[in-house]
Amino acid sequence: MAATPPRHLSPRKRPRQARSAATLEVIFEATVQVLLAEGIHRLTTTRVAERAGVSVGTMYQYFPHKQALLYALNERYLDVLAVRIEKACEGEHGAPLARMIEALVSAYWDAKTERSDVTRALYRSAVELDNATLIEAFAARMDRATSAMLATAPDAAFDDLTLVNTTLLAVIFGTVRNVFERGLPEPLESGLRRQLVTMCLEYLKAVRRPVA
Amino acid sequence: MAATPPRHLSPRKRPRQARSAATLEVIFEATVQVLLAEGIHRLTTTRVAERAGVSVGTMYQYFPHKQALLYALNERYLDVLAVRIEKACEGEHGAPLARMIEALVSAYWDAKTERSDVTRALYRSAVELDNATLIEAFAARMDRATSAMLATAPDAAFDDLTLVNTTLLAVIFGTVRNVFERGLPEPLESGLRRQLVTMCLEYLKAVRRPVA
DNA sequence: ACCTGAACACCGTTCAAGT
DNA sequence: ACCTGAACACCGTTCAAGT
Repeated sequence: MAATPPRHLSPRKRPRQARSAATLEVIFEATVQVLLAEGIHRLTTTRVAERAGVSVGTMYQYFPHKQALLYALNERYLDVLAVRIEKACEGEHGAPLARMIEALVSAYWDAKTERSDVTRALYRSAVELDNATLIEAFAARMDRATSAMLATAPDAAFDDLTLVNTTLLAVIFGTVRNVFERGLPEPLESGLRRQLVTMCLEYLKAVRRPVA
Repeated sequence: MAATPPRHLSPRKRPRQARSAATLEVIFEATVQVLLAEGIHRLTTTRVAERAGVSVGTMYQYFPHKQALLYALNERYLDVLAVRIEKACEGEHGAPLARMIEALVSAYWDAKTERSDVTRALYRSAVELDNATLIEAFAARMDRATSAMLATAPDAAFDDLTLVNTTLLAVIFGTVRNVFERGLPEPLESGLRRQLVTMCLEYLKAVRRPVA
């Protein structure tokens, strides 16, 4: 993640040695396990430490408090997600609009679907903390990836690319989240996915400046 | 709210007497105040009780646990929101599509904007609890209100009204939430609102069955 | 230098004792 | 019948004592 997180949420020390990096990894894994097995309200520092096989004191060497642990976990998850979407966007540079939108929606939708248990758990863990910085950094990365892609579309150009791009991202990310939070029954869910693609394309057709 | 909440989340007793109803109201008000003044992580039963001028024991007569209090608070908020949107929809029965969409987006957007501090605080409070039931009940009410409205549009009819309607709601609600969570700078925010309306209308134009 | 875990302050929840 | 608040179990966090 590009933006530096608020100081009070960053890890206490960077893992300089292999052992430290390993410990950090173990703590993260333990956190996800406890999150999935017991839920957010039973995620305690004691339980995570126990599962990770370290003492609470050790955990507090890596994270100044529980929120910092959850913050770092979300940071990692968003980084993986961002990389996936950036790659999907780069893969469609120069492609027609329809393929771009299909690729973007697919990449995001599929990422959420594949590990919907983790996704949902992280959504829940994220709200307890001040994640505005995290969300903003993620949004900025996505903005860059998709506007770079849209600028290469052979079949359209836009007067206000920033506005169009921000709209697309807000609509796609917002809709996907809404669908997964509701947990729609299956025929509806995949129907909605196609409608979302249609909607974005109709919008782009309406606001584009026709290319000679 | 129509659906009965999970038993473990419902208030312990219904307020049968005027005094009880007043106490309940005082507790709710105190909760919102603490939420806004101190934040979700400092919202403790002791603090709420103190602010409300009752003892913790009394609070536990009305709510079996803290989650039930937050659940009830969200329930009330969603009810107010639902009533507003239902009225907005009823007011546009028989109107052209463009007016319907404008009214729907306005009603939801404005409700979120007016008290964005409370909205945001409640978003945060909601995630700690099992609010699936609440969300589903709200979504069902909205489904009814907007599909009833859309069915009366003089300038369009739809082959699959359920799919179209579910799509519209997911897109509008999801997008608005996304915009408010990001906190976009002002020219972008109101620009995005107009784009959202455009987008919905272009979508509806594309999927409608032309009326004779 | 790094790890440990008892100790502390505070939280959610209960229930014996009051009125 | 209803309210109170000390008491209990548990949580986040610290830091003296260990290695």
